[in-house]
Parts: sequence; C-alpha cells; structure tokens
Amino acid sequence: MDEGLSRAVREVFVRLYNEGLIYRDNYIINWCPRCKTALSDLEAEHEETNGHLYHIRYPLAEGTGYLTVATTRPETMLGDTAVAVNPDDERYGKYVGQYVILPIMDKKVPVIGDSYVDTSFGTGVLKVTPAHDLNDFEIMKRHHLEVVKVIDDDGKMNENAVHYKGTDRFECREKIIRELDEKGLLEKIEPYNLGVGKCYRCKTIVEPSLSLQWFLKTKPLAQPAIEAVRSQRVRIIPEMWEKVYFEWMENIRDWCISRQIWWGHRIPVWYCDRCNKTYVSVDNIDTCQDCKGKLRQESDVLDTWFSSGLWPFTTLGWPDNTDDLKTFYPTSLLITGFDILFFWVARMIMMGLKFMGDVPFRDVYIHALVRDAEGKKMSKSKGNVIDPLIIMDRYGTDSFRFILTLLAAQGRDVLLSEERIEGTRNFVNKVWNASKLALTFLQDSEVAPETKRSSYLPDVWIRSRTQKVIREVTESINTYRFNEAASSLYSFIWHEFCDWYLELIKPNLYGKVKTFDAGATRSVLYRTLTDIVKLLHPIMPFVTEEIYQRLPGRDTESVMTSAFPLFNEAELDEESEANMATIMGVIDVVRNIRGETGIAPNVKIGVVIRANGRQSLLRTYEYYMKDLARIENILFIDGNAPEHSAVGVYKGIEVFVPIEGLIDVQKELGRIDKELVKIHEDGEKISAKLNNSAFREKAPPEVIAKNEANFNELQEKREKLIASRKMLESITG
RNA sequence: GGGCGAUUAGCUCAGAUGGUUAGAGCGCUGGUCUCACAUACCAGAGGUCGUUGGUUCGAAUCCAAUAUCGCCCA
Repeated sequence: MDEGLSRAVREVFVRLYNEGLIYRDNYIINWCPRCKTALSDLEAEHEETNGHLYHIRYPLAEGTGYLTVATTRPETMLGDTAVAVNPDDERYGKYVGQYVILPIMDKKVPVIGDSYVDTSFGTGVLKVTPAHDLNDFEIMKRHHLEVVKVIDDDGKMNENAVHYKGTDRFECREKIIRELDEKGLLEKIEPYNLGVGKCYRCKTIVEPSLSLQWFLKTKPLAQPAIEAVRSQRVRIIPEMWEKVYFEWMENIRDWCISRQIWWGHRIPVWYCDRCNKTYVSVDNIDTCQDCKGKLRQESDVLDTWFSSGLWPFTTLGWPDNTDDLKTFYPTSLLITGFDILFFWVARMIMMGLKFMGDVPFRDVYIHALVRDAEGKKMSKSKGNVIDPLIIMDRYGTDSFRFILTLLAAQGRDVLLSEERIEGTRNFVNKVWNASKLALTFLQDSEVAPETKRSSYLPDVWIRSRTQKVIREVTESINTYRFNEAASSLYSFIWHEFCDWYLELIKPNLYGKVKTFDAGATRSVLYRTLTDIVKLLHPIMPFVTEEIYQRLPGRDTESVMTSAFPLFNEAELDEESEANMATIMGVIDVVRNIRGETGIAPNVKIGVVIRANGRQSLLRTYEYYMKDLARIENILFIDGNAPEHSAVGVYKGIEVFVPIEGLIDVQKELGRIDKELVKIHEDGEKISAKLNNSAFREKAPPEVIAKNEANFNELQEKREKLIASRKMLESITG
C-alpha cells in the first residue's frame, strides 16, 4: 500500500469515527462462505433463480392444529425464534400471544403480530429467523426475540443445529425436507422464483448472517451528494443516469466497510484485551494508556471501495494541501461505466464533499457498454468476448476506434459485430487513399501553400462546408455526443470531400482547365486536408499521424501537438453552397437519367438545358458537369424544348437528354411516371396542410412560407415533367 | 415488488427544445476494373416510426394506457 494513501485512508477513518459516522455493531450482513468475508449490499448480486416454496406445519403448543409457514429456505428454521402473522389478518390474528412447537427442534416459540407480514405472500405466516434474515432481524428488535445462529462461517450448520451439525446448508435443506415429510409436517412444495444474492467475486450464494462488523452511516453523507447533483454542481451525462443515482442515494443503507480478507487497508483500531478499551488512531500504537496492556490491532481490513472513494483527492496529496490538490481539485470530468456508478462515483461524490468541501468532478460521462451482436453482455464464460487486440490486428486500431465512437450514442449500449467494423475499415482506407491523391497534388512544394482566396466555386464551397463541420464536431464533442462527431466527419469526408470536391479539382490540378488559379485551389486543398486530419485525429490517431507526417510545411512535429481546428465564420458562404447545390443537382439529374434508363457508362451523351435564369453559373462550370456526368456537349436554350428527349428537373432547371437511338421511349415514360407519382404523394401531404385554415392561422409565417415554396417547387416540376411526357407520348403515339 | 430504458427500412442504428417530402451504414437489385481507392464508383428498391387513445393548426418527437424486450434496485 502506498504510504501516502494509507495515511489518508486512516485520516478519513479516524475523522469519520470521531464524528460518529463510523461504528461497530452486530448486524445482518452478506457473508460469503467461500471468501469468508463480509460483503457490502452492492457486492451481493441478486440473481433470479428457480427455487421452491416449502409449506411447513408448525403445531400449536396448546391443543391441536398447526400454523403453516411458507419458506424458500427451510434449513434456517432451526434458528427460528418466533412465528409472525399480520395482526389484522382475520385468519391468524387470534393466534397472537400463543405458542407453536418448532419442528425438529421441539422448541416452543411465540406467535407474534407484526404488520410487516404480507398476508398475501405464501400462507401469510412468516417464520422468524433473526440471525439469518435482515427483515427477521428487524422484527426481532421490535419484539425482543431470542437470536439463534445456525449456520457458521463455512456455510455449514453449527452446533445449534442439533443432529445437522456439520452438514452443508444446502444438503441440510434436503435432509430437513425429508425429515419433515416423514413426520407429516411438510404440506407441499411449490416452484418459486426468487432473487438469490451471490458474491460478486466468486458467485457463491451469500449467507445473510448476524455478525460484528464496522459500518459507515451513509445518510448524512448522501444528502449533500444528492443535492450536488440536483443543483448541477455535478452533471451526470446522459441525464437518465441522474435518476438512477437519485433512486439509489435516496434509499441508501449503511455501508458495511469491514472485510475479513488479507489484502486491503487494515482498520486503524486497536483493542486492549486486558481492560477492553478501544483506540482509533492515525498512527500505530501498541500500549494501552490506561492499563499499559499490550494493544491488538483490528484484523479486519477496509472494503477496497472505501479507499477508492477517496481517490480524487488522495491521489493529489491530501491530507496535505499540496499544489496539485489546489490546482486540480475539483477535476473537470470523470468517464466511467454505469456499473460502478454506485460503487465508485457516488462514493467519490460523498467523500469529496465531506473532506474537500467540494465535488470531485464537474461532469460524469457514463459511457456505453460494449455488447455482442445479439446484445448480450460479453463474458468469458459465455465465450462471446470480442478481443480488441484481435480485432485491431484484423481491422486496424483506427477503424476499431472509429466504429466504437460511431456507435457510442448516448444512453445506448454498443452492439458490436465484425461486419460493422468492416465498414469503418473501408472508411479508413478511403481517408488514406484520398489523402494519397491530395498529397500528390501538394507534393511539389516543401512548404505549405500560401493561404489564398479562391474564386473557384468548389473551393469556396468546401471551405464553407469544412467550417460547418468544424462547428458541428466541436459542439458534438463538447456535449459528449461522440457518435454525432464521428458521423458528421464520416459523411462529410466521404460524400462531400471525396465524392465531389476531389473530383471537381482534378481538372484544374491536372492542368486540363486553366481558367482558375490552381495555386489557390492547392491552398484550399491543403487547408481542408489539414483540417480533416486534425478533426479525425482524436478518433483515428494512427492514419492521421501518418498523413500529417507527409504534409509539406506542417506547423508542428506531430498532429498530436497541433491545434484543433477553430471555427472561422469568415469562410461561411451560403450563396456558394447554394450554387454548388445547383451544379450538383444538375449532375444528379443527368446521372439519374443515365442510370435509370440504362445508358452505358462509356456512352457520352448530349444534354440540352433550359436554365431558368441560372445559365451563367452553369456555363462557368460546364466543363465539370460534362466531366462528372459523362456529357459530350451541352446546349443552353431559352425557347422550345427538344422533342425526343428524356427530362429531369432541378429547382426549375430543365435538363433534356435527347434519346434518339439511346433510350427506349417506354422506359423513359415509366421513369417520368414514377417521379410523378412521388411528386403527387409529396404534394398531397403539403397541400393538406396549406388547405387547412387552422394551419394558416396558427402556424408561424416562416413555416407557412416554407411549405408554400416546397409546394410551388413540386408543382413547377410536375408541370415540366408532364409537358415533356406529352411530347414523348405524341412521338410514340 | 419498485425504478429506469428500448420498440423507426431485411439487419444495426441516427433522428437537441413538436414544422421533412422520416435519414445513415451494412445487406439487397441493376450497371461499371473511369488515370486515389473494386475495402471503390454510378444508379435504384425498401418504412401505416410496437398498439390504442389524447393534446395540438401540426406528433417518430409531448401526455396516458397497453404489449413485448432489456437493465438496475429490493
């Protein structure tokens, strides 16, 4: 044990003891017969188990007849010291004050009345075993009953168990049932599901047992800790977990902190065997002050979670007021799993408030749990564990990290399958290949291209989009929505940067188009690639570092030490984004016609565009549209549409593809019809709103305007498609 | 028994403070080895948002009930 931490633990123990918050008492605790130690309530895990409810007859002491008790644990009857009924129970109320004979033991025990007894459970008669059941123990205190322990620390019956002495508790159960049956006292056995407490460490069924242990009074500590979360001095994220925290804290019970194991902080208490005096001390002591007798230190140690709860300040040097403590307490964030919310987080908050007078951390982020593809918790015994090392070996660390981030939606567990990891491996591959291309465009120079403002639309657009992504990612990370950060990056990089931007700058950088300043484009490419690498770095550290190392004129030795991109509003450009949308929209229309009507990819086509006022924009970027949609030539028109052609519409811009000899007219008519159906369905939904007078009266104007605009756009598109359809039809007709 | 959560395309899931014509990845269908990437590219199909009521001009989103599943605490 670390010297400093040991001191701190003792210090805490002594202070709490002196304040009366730590005490030693006989109480029912969870005992693990295998580990031979007491456990806290949290360390006894309750598990639903198929068991039985045994109905046993306890003969009345006076006269004939009996009371039938129902129990799941017949072996404990040897330690019964009473039988309890609800005094309001019409069936049994009259027996209160009488006695029954405890079978096997042949012992007279009283029938008592206690409102704790649930009349609807079992027979309504409860056997009371104060030494082996918490509720029975409480009843014992109310009625001043005798306490008889019948199970020892090994889980075997002890000397109080008459002829069952030395028998294992479960074996004893069987034997007792047999004996009762032989004596005609076993009424029936019913199947019954019950929650059985098991040792969290070894899964042995714990024995509730009366035992002398050390306890921490938790209510006074819990109250401020509840308040701290309620007032948001500590934020638990996702918020849902606050409810769980409150639920537990408000029903908290005293904490059994002593353990009978050989490892741990030994309890700093000394006993004088001669005069029975007890000392509690930070420093070791060996002689009794009163009788000068030799002192014996408590052999029990503390629950490991006791010292863990002190971790946020003891690791910073407490109880000394060190610089570290002054500087770093309270810390800003704790990231942990929900399974130790009570074990650790709640206790750190309690202890922090108690000893530092302040919370140990501002935010607690409860991360998701990784489960297998079926949603099962991974466990070695089930054999469904996905070994991260094997996965990283197979798919790469970056893709493994990326998939975990992508799936880490708040408040939801992560279901992991190899198939999904494949998807992010492909993304990593995409990033690498895209960077490889970008770097070939940048490698001419040793230094970073000087920052230039570009007049090339895709450049302006990608910068504007990059800024928005920077803003989104930053915001997502700040609010612990890591999956949103990952998915923003995924779609931006793949579907905007790679699918569009890189394709759009190739003609300029390969020197095929000289109208735009290639140097400016190179500068934009450089900045965008750099931003992407930095944005991705927290999630994909290895590939990004590899790329960063290849960037000419990078500003730091490693991407790790470079500054995370800062949102720069000056690069936002809505108009350029709209213009790009137009160009991409027109290209999409052509691709759609090609794809759906089955024009072979290697066939170049002619296109006629009625541009609806966007002609100069489209003309400027004509080359790129041709390039990306495999167009031979574009004809801009104002007047009549070409007769024999397929048609598509983007925001009022009509795109005609003359199909003579290219496309089956029926196929094209079918394509148009499909689109008209879609437009009709969408239009219905919107017009239903617009025709509703209540909507027009009560909806905000901007919502109405938006719906109207959408509706008009659909109508316009519809009219244009219908016009073209008619023309085509007349040709075939 | 008490509490919390989930239920959206074949599968896995996104959808802050109600206003979309409900999205993504994988899978599926058709077509491409187009000079970064076939771990790719292009196009496409696929959903009465568990059910029933309610609030509202308007509900996947809010409320209530109900069903199924999961988790936590007794």
